[in-house]
Amino acid sequence: MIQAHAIRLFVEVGYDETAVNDVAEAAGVSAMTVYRHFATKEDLVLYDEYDPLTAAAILARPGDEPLVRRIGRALVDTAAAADVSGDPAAKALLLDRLRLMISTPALRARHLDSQYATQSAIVDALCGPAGDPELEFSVRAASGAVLGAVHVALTRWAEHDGRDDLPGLMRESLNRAFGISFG
Amino acid sequence: MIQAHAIRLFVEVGYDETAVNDVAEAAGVSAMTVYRHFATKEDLVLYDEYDPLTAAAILARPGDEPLVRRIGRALVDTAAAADVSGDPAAKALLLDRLRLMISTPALRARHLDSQYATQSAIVDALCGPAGDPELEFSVRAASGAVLGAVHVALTRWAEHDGRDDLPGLMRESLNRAFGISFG
DNA sequence: CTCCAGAGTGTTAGTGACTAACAGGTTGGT
DNA sequence: ACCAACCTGTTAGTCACTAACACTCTGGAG
Repeated sequence: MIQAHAIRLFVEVGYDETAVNDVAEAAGVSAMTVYRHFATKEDLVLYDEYDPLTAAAILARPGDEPLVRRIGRALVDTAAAADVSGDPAAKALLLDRLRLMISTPALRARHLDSQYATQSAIVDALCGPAGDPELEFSVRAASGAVLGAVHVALTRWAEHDGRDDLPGLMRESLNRAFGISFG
Repeated sequence: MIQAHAIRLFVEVGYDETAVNDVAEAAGVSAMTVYRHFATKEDLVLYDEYDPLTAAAILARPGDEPLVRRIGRALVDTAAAADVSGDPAAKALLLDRLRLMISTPALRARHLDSQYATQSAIVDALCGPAGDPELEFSVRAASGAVLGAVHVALTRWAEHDGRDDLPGLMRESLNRAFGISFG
């Protein structure tokens, strides 16, 4: 509820122009309460629930697949499973959040950092806590490249106001980057 | 000179534990003077002079090459041209900065965002201001993936204290991600 | 030599994100 | 009725960053 007020204000007034105090006031609580639920102002926009889902999706795919294909298809699968096209309100919220993450430098930076955390989650899932350094290098390289391409699809999807099919866009972006099919 | 004091303090004391005031005091100037030369505290670590070099290196490569290879090799070439292995002081400074950028969340986020700016610079160089949207999609996808893989090489290089050959690491990372040679 | 313009610097006061420490109220179980 | 855990509000403080104004020092024009 605090979050809903926050994003509404960020969209209407602007992220930098909205103080945490304004959010608190709009939600009818004190500023301290906001900080108890969200460590930083940025976290009012950047909650990311997909990391564990992604890791699980990668492990669910056959292990004999090439790394890039395995990681790429797992990400596409996760996006398809988290489909929001049937829920206009959820979709509008997601689009608002994404547009903020793209246009606001502070949010964009933190969003990219959370993508870096996703990369680490993928490495942990595939290599374990103390795995072979050579394998880890390959997994990091593959997941870094895949996430870089997927991020482009996410950006483009938000710029087109969600009119495209997100998993399809991700497949297309991966296709163009790697020249192989991620169907 | 301000920057040198800043990085020394950040390494010795810690980034979050060092106030801009401390940096100013160490450099013998006022805090205001620091802000006149560096827009933010983060910019004391994150000056990035390589974007225009990268764009130029891409345009210098043959246009009939596949996008991924063209961008990847241009980045490797740029790293090779900006070689610091012959200058121990410059190398140590670069390593200190990189380690800060990796271990400090705020710096890591901003560094990833500057990588995003590099991506935009590549798109501008290859597509112009109002280019074909389809070509732009391909360029963004390719450069996003390539930069994701290259970032892994940079991280690994810093973690190994610069003992490896950076351009070689970048080639290796690109190899593992894309399965083609970037020699 | 004088004067002046401009660049670099310092000071002060202020905003806003965020933290620490303490105090009051609310809920659920005994 | 009581207690403990939890959520919340208040206050005071630190720190990044900005705006506005005054000062100094330099180099060139007269």
